[in-house]
Amino acid sequence: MIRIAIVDDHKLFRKGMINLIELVSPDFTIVFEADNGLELMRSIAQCTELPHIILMDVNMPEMDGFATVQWLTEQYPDIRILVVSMLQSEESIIRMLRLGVKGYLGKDVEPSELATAIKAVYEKGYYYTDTVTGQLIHAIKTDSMRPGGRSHTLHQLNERELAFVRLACTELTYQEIADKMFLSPKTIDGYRKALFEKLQVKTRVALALWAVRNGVCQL
Amino acid sequence: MIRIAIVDDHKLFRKGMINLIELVSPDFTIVFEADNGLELMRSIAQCTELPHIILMDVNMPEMDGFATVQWLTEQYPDIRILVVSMLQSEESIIRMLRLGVKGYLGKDVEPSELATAIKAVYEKGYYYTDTVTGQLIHAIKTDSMRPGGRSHTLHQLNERELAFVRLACTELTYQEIADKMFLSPKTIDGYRKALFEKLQVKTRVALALWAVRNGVCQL
DNA sequence: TTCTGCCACAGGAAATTTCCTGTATTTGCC
DNA sequence: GGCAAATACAGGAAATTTCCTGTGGCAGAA
Repeated sequence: MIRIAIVDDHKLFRKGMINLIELVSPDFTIVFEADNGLELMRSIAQCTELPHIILMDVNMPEMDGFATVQWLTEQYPDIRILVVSMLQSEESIIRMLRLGVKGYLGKDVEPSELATAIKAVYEKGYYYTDTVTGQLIHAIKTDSMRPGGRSHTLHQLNERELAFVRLACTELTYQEIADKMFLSPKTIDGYRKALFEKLQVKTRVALALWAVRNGVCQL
Repeated sequence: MIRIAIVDDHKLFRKGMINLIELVSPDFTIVFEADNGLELMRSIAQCTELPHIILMDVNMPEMDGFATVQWLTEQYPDIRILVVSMLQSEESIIRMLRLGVKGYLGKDVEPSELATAIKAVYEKGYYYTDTVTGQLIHAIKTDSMRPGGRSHTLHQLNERELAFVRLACTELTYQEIADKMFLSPKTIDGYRKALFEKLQVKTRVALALWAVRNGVCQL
């Protein structure tokens, strides 16, 4: 019996998944469901039988997929996480893989593939689709192709940079962002420059759209 | 027997909905499903028994919910449309209501509410949640409060404006956008100014984020 | 210790965005 | 015909963004 938990903020999707999963195979059982990371923390604490696998969304209010996965891998390293998200950007795939998830599926896959993935993660410990593998290869390729060593696609932003990006997705001017972050406008300009280069964008608009696409700032 | 069709680009969600719906009541039957508007057009053409109700997503590739609803209300005015979307912005709700949909639900509702909504749309012809009604009231209020007559929240953008917004969500400069649209940069500046005022934004970044939130440009 | 990378910061300047006011044309309408 | 509304366009200017090069501190590695 494979015990499964689901974390997704769309109740309709969650309920649909639950009976899809229990229908597709009698080996699967849902032990709990959660609206977001915070609720997962509560549910898992009072859970007598821990799930083997957690199906995890990325975009969620309160506590998103990235933060939740990070917390889970620290607190419950034995639970295997399979991401099921509509975000299909290389960025978030790579970021999740770095955090140690065992698979990454789009919400547009066949139910049968979901079942295959769950079984594979349970038995082999991982399940990577061609898309994920492809993105990974591509990321590594583009990376190794620039001998400068500076990572091109596998960038992880630090806390300051994330804070800056989130503020850049507002109507604030750089001057105002500087005030909010207690930094000089010139330092902010440095962050901007560094991020433009990392993410290969040329304007603040493109930076903001990147942030949305990659779940860095909420919808 | 209430015949239902589902249009949503996330297969997992769709399949989940299908058995959720058939499970929740024996009166419901799914006549077909589609990935997006284009596929709906094909499916509905070769459909012997038209659906009474179509469950419609907003964000979709190829042909989105707005375009699809518009086409449907022209070609099949008798089919009632119930939007089921994760986009909860006042903007898209109002836009859909204007196009004549019979209800607007979030993807975070209870399955039982979905059933209630379907029944209500079939029997009464509509189903509006408190959220929708609330947004509507708010929209009308803010609207009537500005005697200038210029609509504040119930704005509908015309084709040119939509084209401009979509181009504004790129790295192109206004000069380049002007070239693409075969207009003077000064005219483009006029569109910009008009939209900033309509949408109550002060920067291009905010305009771009509005476009994303309201399904005007694809993720 | 010296080197290297990273962070905070500056001066200066070009490019772009944003804002203001104002004109000519067309279109539909009473 | 006159009038309002929508559209395309201009000059001019201030504010912001973007890009360049360069400095100094500081922490960790060789």
